[in-house]
Amino acid sequence: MSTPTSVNQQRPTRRVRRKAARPQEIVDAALQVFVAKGFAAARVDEIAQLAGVAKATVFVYFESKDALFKAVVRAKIVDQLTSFKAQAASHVGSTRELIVMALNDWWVRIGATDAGGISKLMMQEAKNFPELAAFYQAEVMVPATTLMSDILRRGVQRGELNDIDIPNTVMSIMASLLFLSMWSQSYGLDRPFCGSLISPDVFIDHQINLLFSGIESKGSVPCA
Amino acid sequence: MSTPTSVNQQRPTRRVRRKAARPQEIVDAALQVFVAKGFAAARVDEIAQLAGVAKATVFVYFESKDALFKAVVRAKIVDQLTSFKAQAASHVGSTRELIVMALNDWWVRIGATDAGGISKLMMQEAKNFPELAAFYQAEVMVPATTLMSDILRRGVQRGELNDIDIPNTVMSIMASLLFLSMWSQSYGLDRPFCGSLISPDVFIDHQINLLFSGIESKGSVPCA
Amino acid sequence: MSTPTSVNQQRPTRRVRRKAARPQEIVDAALQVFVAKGFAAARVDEIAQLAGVAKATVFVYFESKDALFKAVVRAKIVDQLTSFKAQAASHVGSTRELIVMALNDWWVRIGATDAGGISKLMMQEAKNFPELAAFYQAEVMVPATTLMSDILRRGVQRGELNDIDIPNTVMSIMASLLFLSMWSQSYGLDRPFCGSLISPDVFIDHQINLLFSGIESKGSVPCA
Amino acid sequence: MSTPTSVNQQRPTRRVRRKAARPQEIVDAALQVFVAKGFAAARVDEIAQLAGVAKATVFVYFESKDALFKAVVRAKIVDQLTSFKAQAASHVGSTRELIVMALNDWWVRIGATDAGGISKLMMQEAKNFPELAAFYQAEVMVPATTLMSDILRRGVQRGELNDIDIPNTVMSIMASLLFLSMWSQSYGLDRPFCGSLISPDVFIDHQINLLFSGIESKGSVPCA
DNA sequence: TATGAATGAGTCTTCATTCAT
DNA sequence: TATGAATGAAGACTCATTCAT
Repeated sequence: MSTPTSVNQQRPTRRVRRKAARPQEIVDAALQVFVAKGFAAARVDEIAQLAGVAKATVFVYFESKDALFKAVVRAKIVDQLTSFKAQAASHVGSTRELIVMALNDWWVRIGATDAGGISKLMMQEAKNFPELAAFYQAEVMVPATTLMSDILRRGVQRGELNDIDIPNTVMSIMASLLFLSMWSQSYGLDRPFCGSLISPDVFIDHQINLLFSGIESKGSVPCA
Repeated sequence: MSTPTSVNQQRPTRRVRRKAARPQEIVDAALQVFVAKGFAAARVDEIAQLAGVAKATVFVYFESKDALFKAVVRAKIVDQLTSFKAQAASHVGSTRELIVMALNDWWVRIGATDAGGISKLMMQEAKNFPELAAFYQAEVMVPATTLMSDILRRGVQRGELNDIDIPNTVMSIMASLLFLSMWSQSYGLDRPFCGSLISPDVFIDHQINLLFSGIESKGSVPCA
Repeated sequence: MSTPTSVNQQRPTRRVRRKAARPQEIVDAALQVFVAKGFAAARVDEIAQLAGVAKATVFVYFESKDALFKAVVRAKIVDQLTSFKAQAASHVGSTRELIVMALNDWWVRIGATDAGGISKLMMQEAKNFPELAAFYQAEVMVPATTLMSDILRRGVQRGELNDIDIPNTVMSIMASLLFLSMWSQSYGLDRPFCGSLISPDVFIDHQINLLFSGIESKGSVPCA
Repeated sequence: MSTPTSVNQQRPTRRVRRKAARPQEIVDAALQVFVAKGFAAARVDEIAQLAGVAKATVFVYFESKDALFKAVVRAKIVDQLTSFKAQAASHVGSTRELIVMALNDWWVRIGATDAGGISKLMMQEAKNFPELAAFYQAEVMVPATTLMSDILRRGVQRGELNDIDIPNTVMSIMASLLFLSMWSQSYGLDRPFCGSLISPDVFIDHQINLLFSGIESKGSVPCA
């Protein structure tokens, strides 16, 4: 509780209060603008404004627009990897449960957020930033696909899954999730698709069912 | 000195002969550059060079870079529609055969070509060209999804497929194909994925199998 | 004589009329501004204005401010070399007459003009443009000093001059002339020096007298 | 916990001890950077680093970069004046001996040091800092030329020298020395000139010989 | 006093677009 | 129609200078 006499104990000014947070704020703002506009069309001015700093301040923390872009990718990638690792660490229960959890987690933590825009960003700019694309492949795609293929392999070993083509199955899973994320970033999910609205939860659920069961009628099998 | 009457007798020069083809050539060049660099980073100069004309000539045919972009998308969408129609025309045989044919056709005619870059372009620029995005949705996505859902619906009616959630299944199919196309446009297919190379044909085949069969072991497990 | 009806035979517009002259005009303007302000403080905008073009036009002809600077030095150097060569070609008469002529010529054609500013420019920027400084040394200073030492050597061989230390004598001559040029560019010659005004002609004359009282062979020649 | 009374007992920290020297250190650093880069291209940051302080600290002592430049010139001019006075103080012996001593002294104390860069700096920036140029003329050039013309005049009065044109002779002497200093600052003296290396000592010696062969009274020689 | 942080005012440079032929 | 030339408008980046501590 502040006493009336503590007036001189004034709050640090805005400038100083946020000093330590600046780079993070700029990266956050940059992510938004890059995702919305693409790298080339994004203006540093807009990023700065969104971050609440002057344009020149951006260059205090990042050597160039390129460097800022790389920093955005790297920063958001680290978050992603952390999430992934946390998921991988504590998996109990059936492979299906694990996959259900992983995909939904991914969607909530990444796919549905600005961080999901990174995939789109990287695809857009892969050719303009080949070195960064390599970095992204090495640091994100390889760990992510490895994690997923480990999960599948374990499922096969446990007899929970057929002896499947793991790389293509991983590609399948990645494709549906990343596409969902990119689609929602670009077109939004409030647009009818095939006459109805796409719900991410339902789509992911459906995708998992498809994965696990197939859609083909199994005539002789009395199960259905 | 050439006589006044002889002028029109001469064969049209190469330039004149090609005159009618110019806009098309420019659009083709533009597609390549837009796909490679993205809209904002693409330079009209580069497009002109690729089309073999002067930069100013581009503006003879297209009012602005924006207009050129729209023309490219519209022109290439027409190409896509043409392809679609060819595919949709006469489908006989089982639903599975039909889908196999449709997806492989799509890959060969669109996904593997620059035209496939349109999807990527549209995703990139959807927010910057909303009216174009709407046009793309109406002219490409709606017909395509309708076609696919019709095929699926017919399969259900014929008893070839379970009573599935059609929109989400269509989304699934689209996702895998479009993602494959975008991935190959961005990163190429000569990069290992999960330790092996992705082959479009194999992936599509696998995707169809997945769709039709599922991966879950059905052997010993008592159905439920 | 233009007929009253020739109105449509309008003069080409300013833009077109001067097209071919543009690079030269820009180089001339740049020389003035560079000499007046130094390289770093010179603004491209000012150069453009002085040349009567838009700032962007400068970059049509020169890749960068650096390149423009180099072009200025090179262009003006060519002029200098041409002058030098013309002088060297046709020398008749005594060595003293030759030197009198050469120095006065140099002053009139170069030292007193903007081109004389090149020496100052190069000295200023030698460390910032080492490659250009090397070029300047090789293309200007070496030919110039070689020419002067050849003249002196010939004088020695002919018995007109004592057996002098040629390099230091050349340095002496260069120093006085270049310094005169730089001094007049920087401070002007309308400022009293030692209580009187420096007149270039008188100074050069004085310098030559000094030189020849010192180096002229006094052997057989009867004093006067 | 330090006792209140002990605080002032401690030896001043390094920072405090050097506090009084700061402005001087900054001026020294600034001289180097200004000489090396020119005024406009010199960055305050670099000066600060060289002086071992933060950039902002420079502005604690000098209102602006302009002010710093003026301070540098003024401070170094004082140094120059001090040197001049030391030289001028007690001259005995022949005029020639006096001049030999003066020129060599000037070279060692000024011409060969950073202080010699002041001349170059002033020539560069004379037009941008006219009031400073006037100050320089008044405080350095006038005393220096006066000193030299006094020496020469005394020599004439004593019959050691002919009745020469003093201002032009002074200009001659100044030109060769200042040029030598500027040349060495810009291009260095390790570069061949006319096929051999310039040695300042030899050049100055040569210059003096030249001067005296020309101006020295030749009493016994019947020629004059 | 000394400084890390921040920024306003530029400067070079790019590029879509216009213009005159 | 086609284009070489020119440019206005903008954007990335720099840097002297200020500010709060």
